[in-house]
Amino acid sequence: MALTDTNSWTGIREELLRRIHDRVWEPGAQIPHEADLAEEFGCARTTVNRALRDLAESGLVIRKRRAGTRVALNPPQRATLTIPIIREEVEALGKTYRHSLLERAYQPVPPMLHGVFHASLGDDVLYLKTLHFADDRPYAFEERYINLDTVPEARQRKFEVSSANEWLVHNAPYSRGDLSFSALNANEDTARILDCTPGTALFAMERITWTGDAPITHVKLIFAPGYRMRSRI
Amino acid sequence: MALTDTNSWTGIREELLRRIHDRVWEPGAQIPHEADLAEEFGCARTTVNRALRDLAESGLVIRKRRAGTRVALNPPQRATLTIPIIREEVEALGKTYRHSLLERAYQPVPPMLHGVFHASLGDDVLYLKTLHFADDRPYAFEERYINLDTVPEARQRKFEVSSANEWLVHNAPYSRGDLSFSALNANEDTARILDCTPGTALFAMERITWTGDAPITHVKLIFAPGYRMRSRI
DNA sequence: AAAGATAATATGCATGCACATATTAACGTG
DNA sequence: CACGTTAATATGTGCATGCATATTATCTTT
Repeated sequence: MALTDTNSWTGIREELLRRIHDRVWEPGAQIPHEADLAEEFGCARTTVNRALRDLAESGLVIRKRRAGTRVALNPPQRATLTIPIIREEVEALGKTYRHSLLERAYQPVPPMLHGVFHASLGDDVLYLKTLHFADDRPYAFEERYINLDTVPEARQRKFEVSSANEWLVHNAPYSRGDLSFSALNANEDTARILDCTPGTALFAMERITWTGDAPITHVKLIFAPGYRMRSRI
Repeated sequence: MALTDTNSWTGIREELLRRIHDRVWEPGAQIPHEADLAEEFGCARTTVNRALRDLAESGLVIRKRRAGTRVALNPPQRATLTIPIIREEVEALGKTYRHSLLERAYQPVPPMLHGVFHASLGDDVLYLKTLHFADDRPYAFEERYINLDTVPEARQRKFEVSSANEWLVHNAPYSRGDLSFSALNANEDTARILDCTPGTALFAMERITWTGDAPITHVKLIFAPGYRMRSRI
């Protein structure tokens, strides 16, 4: 009883979704195999495959060769969040962006990053402290370590006009990254920098990116009070 | 000079990625169209299409009919984060999970949610306050509103044995949701509940889910101090 | 009966082809 | 010359088919 009259792959996806939502196929249950579904919908197996692949990507069904396709028992709730370049994020709010470089230094790899920047223990890394503004009010405070082994060109850059954030995105694309989000209390320093009272709860994001096996950079972003990170599912 | 000898769609994707990373095709530049690439790689256009579609999905290239495919100017940084069921998250840490229902009441729609639960203004919603534990230590504090118009079966559930979190995932799958993350200072109440000192920075997640146009539930989760949400890119 | 080889099967992927659709460029007409 | 119409084009999608590959079931062999 497919109400979705189309036999487009999206149409078939909708119908499959409906059957999962309406528990025609219970969680954990095996669903008919591609060939059968193709026959039922009167379409090619390729088309059913496309629909099923899409559902598998979103985690709603689990597919294994030979074993078949089954409805996921605990549909993992996946959300894709887009982490914009800070300038764009600020400008999207209709505010004017600027940033100021608070510090730029060459340092030995800090202990915290020994595990990550393992290869270059003796060498220096570039350390940057940047403050991002929205309409002249502090928006986010950035602390960054750049691996000069991987991105030697960074040595030549001052990062005063275009931020490291932006420059790296355009010049050192990464293939892999770890992200983490947390909440922390503002200490004296960050409170002063972000213009808030010490102790205020702040939203923080940490990110390490690699290209292949070579670490590129470690960033810690601490946002001004009231920051919300949004996403759709 | 395709080093990737395979002509699988993943192989082609790798080669295209390489060209983008190595700036053979600069950001914003148009790349050859599918037919040409297919000829170059000696494969079917469909295969190139698959590779390009994948790159477009991750936001690295922008595709438009007739206009062609071009390298994204500002490759948006997308991260997919999986939001697990709290019980599973706790058990994955090797700790024992339990939860306790602190409050269960029928309430009129709170003003905060008027915009969301618009249809059911006069009606009541189910309000739940739950505390999640990991090894008998508070892990997260949950405040939830359930729309009884959408999920009337929730009226019969006590949510003492299985949490609302879990029950809803299995019984009211959603099609759409809004997520937001923020940091907040513990007030007297949450400090007492989560066993920390008032003022501590806490990580909070808010989520509203819909099935079609009907709102299902609104949840606010406040995690115990030290919580980190992790993700890979 | 346990262990290893082998066959069966469901999904994964590649191909060649045809047509749909969105978008841009070219054209023609008032 | 402005503006609407038409044609050209690149991507999007569907189909039929064949082979690849992972995994399970079955059948040997010791």
